[in-house]
Amino acid sequence: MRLTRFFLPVLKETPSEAEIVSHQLMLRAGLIRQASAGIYSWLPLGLRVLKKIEQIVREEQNRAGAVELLMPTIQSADLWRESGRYDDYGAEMLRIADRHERDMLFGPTNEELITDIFRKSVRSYKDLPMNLYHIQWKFRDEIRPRFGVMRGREFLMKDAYSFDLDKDAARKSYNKMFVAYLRTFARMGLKAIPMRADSGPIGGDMSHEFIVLAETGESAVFCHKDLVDMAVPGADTDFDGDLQPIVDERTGLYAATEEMHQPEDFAKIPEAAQMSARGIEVGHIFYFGTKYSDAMKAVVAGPDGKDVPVEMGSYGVGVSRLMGALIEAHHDEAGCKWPTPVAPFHAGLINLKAGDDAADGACADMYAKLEAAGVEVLYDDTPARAGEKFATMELVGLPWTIVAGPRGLKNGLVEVKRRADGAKEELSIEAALDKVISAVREELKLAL
RNA sequence: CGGGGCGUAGCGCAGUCUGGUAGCGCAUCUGGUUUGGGACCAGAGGGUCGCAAGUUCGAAUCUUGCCGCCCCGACCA
Repeated sequence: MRLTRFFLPVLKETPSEAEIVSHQLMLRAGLIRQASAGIYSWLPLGLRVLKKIEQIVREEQNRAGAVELLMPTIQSADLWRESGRYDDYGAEMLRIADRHERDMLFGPTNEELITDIFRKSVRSYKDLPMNLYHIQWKFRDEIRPRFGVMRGREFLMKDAYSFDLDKDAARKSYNKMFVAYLRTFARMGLKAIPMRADSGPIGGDMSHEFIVLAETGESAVFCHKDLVDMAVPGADTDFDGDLQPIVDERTGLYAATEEMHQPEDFAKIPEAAQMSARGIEVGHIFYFGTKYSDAMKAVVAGPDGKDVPVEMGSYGVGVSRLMGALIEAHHDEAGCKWPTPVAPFHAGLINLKAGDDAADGACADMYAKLEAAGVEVLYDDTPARAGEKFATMELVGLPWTIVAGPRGLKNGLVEVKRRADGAKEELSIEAALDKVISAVREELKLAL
């Protein structure tokens, strides 16, 4: 993408409404603009990141055997009356009426709708297990939206719903999502730790929040140090096999958010392994049994021919929130530092002297070669001054940048910079292209 | 909803206490000089001072009401 043909409104100064760094940078780097409290427009650069996050989530859901569909944002109140939640949900649910005065609502979640779809079409235990998901905008009229997209009212969420015949099978479905989440967050360059969460009236140990450690996190968390750098299950993981050992390895170590924290238990682990930090909740998985299948009569015929209500679980990932979490985890004073798999572009190309024939020619050539090699490039072909270009590129935070100007090109040299650590080196054009192309490929491969 | 703060040019702010018809920096536009880490000179455009009502000869400034936004708390992907 040529910058002269793109829409990238960056801000030199920090907008006063933004308190935390991810919110500030998202506004400054031209990723989002606020529409009203807790509601944001996604600018071209932000949308690119959002789509990449979404795609990684999608790939890992598919890998784990979940099947994608898409449910609407607007739902009828009737289903919610059936489950009893129309009255229970409270002011957080945005209620609207259509022209016929029918009660509608902007979906804050989709248990009712998915249960309705399921019960209308599935009759036999032979169709189980089943896990259906979608990635759709939600609206929750939060008491207090804040921190930009970290707690928006409108947000993009992946929510999956599993259906099983009995609790053992439900646990297997739960484990699949558990492992899928480990991979999902790791692929984005995030260290997310599963922590025991309140499992509500069902009880048991089948509810976990996935927490990204960050100083600005909303909740205090306590865990065993070993959880932080535990190896991530590989792409060759057999999701139809026994995943219990992978789950046990993690749930066996202490990890809890403030609400679930048991100081006595925490004190039992070696002091050197005790870790207390702050974290951002980016995912939540939940087994809730027959809460909705009972209320909405979602039953299947078991092997004995008798109808039984299905065992259900739901599994959420905050897709838009993840963008905030990613910036919280990867930034410096100058701007964002995107991990390659979620970077809006893989590389930047700075033409230090747009209008100079040699610089224009060399840059156009490099741009074409990078794009042909599958590297997404943001080519700064504007006539701006060098300092401004560098500052913009650092703010945007692409993993690699090639800097080309007449002075270096006279000797056939360009500069290659890595955003992660600021490392830079002078290379020939060919070597620079090789370096960036192979590095980007390597970084993307790690993400699979 | 309770507590606090803010609303003046695209962004960041001053001016409000003490009423006199709106200003600074950055950004934008024009011309020129520059050009390898956020340039310089000259000029220009851009505001119903959040909205409404009131007080007053006169309101960004005082009064009342409303709206919006941010921060702390309860809630959550």
